[in-house]
Amino acid sequence: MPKKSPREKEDRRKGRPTMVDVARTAGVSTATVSHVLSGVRVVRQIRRERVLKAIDFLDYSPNQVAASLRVRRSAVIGIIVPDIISSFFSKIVRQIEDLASGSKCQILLADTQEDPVRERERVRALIRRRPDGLILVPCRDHTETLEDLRKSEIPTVIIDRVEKGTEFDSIFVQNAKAAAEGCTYLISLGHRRIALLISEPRLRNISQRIRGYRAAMKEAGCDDAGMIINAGLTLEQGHLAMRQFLMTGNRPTAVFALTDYLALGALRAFSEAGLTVPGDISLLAFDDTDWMAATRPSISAISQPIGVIAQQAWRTLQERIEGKRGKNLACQLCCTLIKRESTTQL
Amino acid sequence: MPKKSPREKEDRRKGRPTMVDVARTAGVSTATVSHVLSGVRVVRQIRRERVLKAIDFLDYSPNQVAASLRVRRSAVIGIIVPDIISSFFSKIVRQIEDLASGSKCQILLADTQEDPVRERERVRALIRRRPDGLILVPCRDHTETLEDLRKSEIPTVIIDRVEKGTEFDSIFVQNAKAAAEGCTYLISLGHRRIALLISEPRLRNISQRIRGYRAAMKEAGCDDAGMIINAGLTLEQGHLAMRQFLMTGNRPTAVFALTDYLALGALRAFSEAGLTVPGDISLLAFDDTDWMAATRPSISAISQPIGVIAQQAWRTLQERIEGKRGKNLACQLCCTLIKRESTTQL
DNA sequence: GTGAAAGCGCTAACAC
DNA sequence: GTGTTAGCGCTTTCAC
Repeated sequence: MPKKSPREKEDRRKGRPTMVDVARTAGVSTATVSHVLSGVRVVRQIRRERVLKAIDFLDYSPNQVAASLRVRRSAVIGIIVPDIISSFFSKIVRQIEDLASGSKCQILLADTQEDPVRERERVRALIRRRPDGLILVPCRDHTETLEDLRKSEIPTVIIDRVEKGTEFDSIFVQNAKAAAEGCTYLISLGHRRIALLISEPRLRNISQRIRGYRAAMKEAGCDDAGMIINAGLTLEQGHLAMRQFLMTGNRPTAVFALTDYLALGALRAFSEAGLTVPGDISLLAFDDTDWMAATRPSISAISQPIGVIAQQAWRTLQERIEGKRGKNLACQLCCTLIKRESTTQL
Repeated sequence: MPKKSPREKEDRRKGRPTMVDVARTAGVSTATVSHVLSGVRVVRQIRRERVLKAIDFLDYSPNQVAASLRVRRSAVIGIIVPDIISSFFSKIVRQIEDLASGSKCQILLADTQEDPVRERERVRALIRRRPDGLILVPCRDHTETLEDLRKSEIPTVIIDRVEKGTEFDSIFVQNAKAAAEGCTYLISLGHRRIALLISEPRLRNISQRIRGYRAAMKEAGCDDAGMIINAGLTLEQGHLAMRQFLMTGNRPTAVFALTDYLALGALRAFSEAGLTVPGDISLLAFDDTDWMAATRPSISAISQPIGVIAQQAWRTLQERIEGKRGKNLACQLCCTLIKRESTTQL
């Protein structure tokens, strides 16, 4: 009806209906509409129904951007991971998303692709969105990102890659203990020439795992000299580093790969070299992923308690947001060794 | 300084600095601050520098929530997937996130966990955030979610699971063709008893794959009766269904698993049954994932062009947002068969 | 070139 | 119980 009716304000006909439209349609005030939506104050049945009807009639959907601005809380949590494809991180994200949805919250996702520059840029963009909180898996222990975060005063919890003495709340596993346990297990199977395939020694979680490995090796009187293989973060880097190592003739009887990708890279190198697992060489992985349990041979692994990590992170973040936390938390969780077929008695 | 100085408005001292603070500190108007930030109009060098200095001094970060409300564009894209852990979906998300970051855009992520009820709830929550656009991988071909989306008038592109004749822009692969190609490949290796391990036949992408398989079988004069195994979406369902099928004694010489999870489930069932791949049985998977190339035997797979899917989705969405698209797009892309060790001459 | 000021759509005093 | 209205922090006319 293009007829221009001056009192009907038909000219409002661009864009979605607002709360004012609902109020007008229902013949009530915006306060009433707002309150039937939020339940903050009681609205008489009659008017509540008229409001609901108007909402339905107009297909009204509350604008949460406006609400966020007004109440200065966005009900959004930002989550920043180095690589969403990686099993460990995607599981964390899934858990957090699940927790968030239970709290009427939504998540803004950023993938830094292991790049500190990109990380900083993404985090700054997130901060502009005024999330209520942030969950971060950094790509380095210490970066300028952390400084931005501190200044922003947005509650933040750091997961997995945590710098020593951080002022943020943090959740991570007992890397040294878990790695030592894994190594000791291999030793108990009779292995003494155990290579450690590592990603990025400047990450504290990795250096702790190295420490655990070294301690276990030392305790058993094994020599770890030259047994630590510096690979990198990707499957391909793991593959190349492992291949090169095998070509030195310095063949280990077992390999402990510090990430799932590195385990895949190692497997590829083994098969190229004609080595069978576990016949010729045993393999143990840090991080347990689906394929490890299903392939032949299945791969022994150290499993991080992802569910607990996510829950702890979420709970801590909520407490911090609500201001009911004092000093910062540094929560260390325990890993589990899962013995499968890829590790065998020497 | 708790001294209450009436003209200094010191009482503003809760919360972060706003544009008004910056303007006051720099001795300019908010319009000027806004314009040095956006570059929309030229600001004289002198004042621009003062503004920049004030921003730096105050650690000012523009509030994008307020900006979004004002300009009615959020620079946020929502992305909804059935399972972020699944390799295919997480790769899509990674690509989209990358594209988004290149467009000063951010992504709100929702994981529906393959649950239509949850999907609807999550999508509605997303709509309240007024994203500029939405990318959806539905958990069913047709759900009420789509109706909500239509009403919301938010530009949306559907990926992968697309109902016939949808009114939305959509991107998906030539499922029938790819499946036929895979099946024909197995036939060319001499296989005639080829089982198809399927997830959810009510999904059109799956039914199309079934159709492709059937056509290829028929053309080769192979009987597919009783060779289609209804498993489900998870690894465990694939495992159980495959196990049960093997126990019927009706043993196939090759299995074509329609997802990567099902391939894992099949592998597990094979090893339980003492069958070696490819010696006793060949395996071909739909969806190529990292582990398939690295494990022993490596797994032959049909690879979806994920990069292209994401780019196409992104581009289409942007065009739709900018209003420069007419009729809806139904874009079908081609898959690639990757031959590896798990499929062998009979 | 610059500033004043009117909203964007909502919530929450405050008044009745 | 309900309505009026002043902002939340920003962008963008419009006037100078």
